[in-house]
Amino acid sequence: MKNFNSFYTALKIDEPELKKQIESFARLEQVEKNTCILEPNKYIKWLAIVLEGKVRVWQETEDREILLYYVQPTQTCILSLAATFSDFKSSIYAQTIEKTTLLKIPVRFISRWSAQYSSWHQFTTATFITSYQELLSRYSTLAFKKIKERLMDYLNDKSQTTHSKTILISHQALASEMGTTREVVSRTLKKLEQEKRLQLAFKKIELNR
Amino acid sequence: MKNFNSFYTALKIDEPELKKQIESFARLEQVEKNTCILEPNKYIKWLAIVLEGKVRVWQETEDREILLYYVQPTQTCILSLAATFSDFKSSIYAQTIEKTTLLKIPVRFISRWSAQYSSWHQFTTATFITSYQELLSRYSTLAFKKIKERLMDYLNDKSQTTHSKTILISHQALASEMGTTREVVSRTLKKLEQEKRLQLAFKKIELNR
DNA sequence: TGGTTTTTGTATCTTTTGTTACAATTCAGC
DNA sequence: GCTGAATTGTAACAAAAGATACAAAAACCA
Repeated sequence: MKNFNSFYTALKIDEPELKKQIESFARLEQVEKNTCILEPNKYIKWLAIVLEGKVRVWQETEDREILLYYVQPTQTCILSLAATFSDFKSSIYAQTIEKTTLLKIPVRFISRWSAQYSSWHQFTTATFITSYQELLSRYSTLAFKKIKERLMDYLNDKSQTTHSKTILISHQALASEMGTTREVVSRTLKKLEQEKRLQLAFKKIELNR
Repeated sequence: MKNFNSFYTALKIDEPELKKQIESFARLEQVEKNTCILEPNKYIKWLAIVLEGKVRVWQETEDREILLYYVQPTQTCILSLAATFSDFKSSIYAQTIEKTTLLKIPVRFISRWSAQYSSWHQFTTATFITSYQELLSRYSTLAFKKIKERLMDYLNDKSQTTHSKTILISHQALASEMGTTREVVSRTLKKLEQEKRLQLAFKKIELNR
């Protein structure tokens, strides 16, 4: 299967035995855009690996939310992964933000394969490491930087990953990424526009330079 | 050796071969209080596991610092661990805050053992998971709570782990844990005292209730 | 095209946090 | 006990972020 092979390549999975295991126990699933795939206190039965599409993972309180990370193709959700090793409940939300293809693996295999197949072990280890580093980076930013700088960082990041100076997003959505309110984002963006660092349009931000 | 056995027990290391490896390649080291053991851009040659004592790990900018975590007996520094799998430089500081006994293992063994010995694999995996969860918890707190609540959380935590309602710490040190300034801490503590939630004394905070 | 919904703009006010600047207190060592 | 260093207290002001309350603009769609 074409999907599987590119997945194997990306994850450097070369053990035939592991491939066989994956193909007999994992399940492919198409998920529509904006489908909730993880909620607080929901019991985790599968580890989902994103093959196509994108999943947004965040935390929220009554009146705020903040981005934790996006799960991109060939990646998996670190918190689901952690849950397969030691069961704990984390109060996070995950939702597809595009039409997404998931490879779902029953949790009972995850730690077993990790002990058995070196490429799987490397996949889980790499997931832990990069996820930790990403979260640490967010933590520092939150601790040390003001909202204006955090916004610019976010926008520059998006611009980099999408190879485009145009970012299509509403102020409310931005606020939910940054852990603040819409009004704060609008005000800050307006200041940045006055400083000629970007141009604002309806649900659209154009970066200068 | 007494130290080693309690360490093996705590980490559930039971493979004789692994014990042999540890005993031939690892090195015990006594480190005095307030010794720097990790600085930004310092090359990591050893993975240090704390057997006795305590290590503080933090991040700093020109004018601020913020706590990342403490490394307690039988634990290791997640960022050193991550560095042994994929070398990257993280800009963190680590320093003993008590006289500390370290078990130092040359980095070349870490991922090897992880693939080879299941108890070692479990140790590294557990380290990744608990470290991630701890950082996530700090991240949420930072994102959603105000300084007053964060301070109380910190003090209650300390009180719990030390089994004492008395916390010996200066306002400046507290500020460095919370990522803010001394004046903010002093003011907030004073408010908490007026609310009868604690009593202040010189380098000492007494929790009520 | 008109009406409805969503999004954005913005003024005003409040709260929180940060900064500056000094004074007062406490302790440690002599 | 005296002295210097470290710690704490605090007032006053500044800046950042949050909250409230509406208005205006743009998009959607019937």
